[in-house]
Amino acid sequence: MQPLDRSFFARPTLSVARDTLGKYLIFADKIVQITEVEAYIGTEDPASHAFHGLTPRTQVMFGPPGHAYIYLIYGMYHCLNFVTETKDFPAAVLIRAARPVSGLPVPTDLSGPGKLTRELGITRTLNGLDTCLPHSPLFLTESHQKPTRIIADSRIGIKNGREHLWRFTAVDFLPLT
DNA sequence: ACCCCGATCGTA
DNA sequence: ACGATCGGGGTT
Repeated sequence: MQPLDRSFFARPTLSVARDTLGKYLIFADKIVQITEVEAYIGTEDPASHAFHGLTPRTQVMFGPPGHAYIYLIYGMYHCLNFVTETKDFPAAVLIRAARPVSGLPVPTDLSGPGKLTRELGITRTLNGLDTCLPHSPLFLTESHQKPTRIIADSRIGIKNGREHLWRFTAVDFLPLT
């Protein structure tokens, strides 16, 4: 199992977001399959952390694609993103939900970005990690399974930018193995 | 230095 | 509907 190539992330963020559905997310000995994501695109997106330009917190979003952007939210949860597009263009895909594949109890609830990182043990010590490197502890990999249908909807928990249907959820998901 | 509030979640 | 909990970013 090897990480997705950087070229996967170096594309328009909406394409990356859709194509991320069904992929495996691997951390330590845990594997989950991604079922819901959101896109945050550029400095014109009022819901993005990059809306007010480059700051210490958002510098990873302005960096090269394929790196992990991980931040603390509400003082107690972490959110995991994968940086997309090109260096100096801030964009990322937020991983919002997944389902357990291995290394976790089958009934583990991974529906929500905070739950997902908590159950996997992902924290901001991994912020900025290049997930495309061969031995990255955290990475995406192929699953050869695609959702039969994708729903596009408004993003969760934001005030501005709700007109963009940049949340993508896999439905009619193919059964595993 | 201060203040506000958030890409959330669990409980009421 | 609301509290927990704290760092970032804007303002003073």
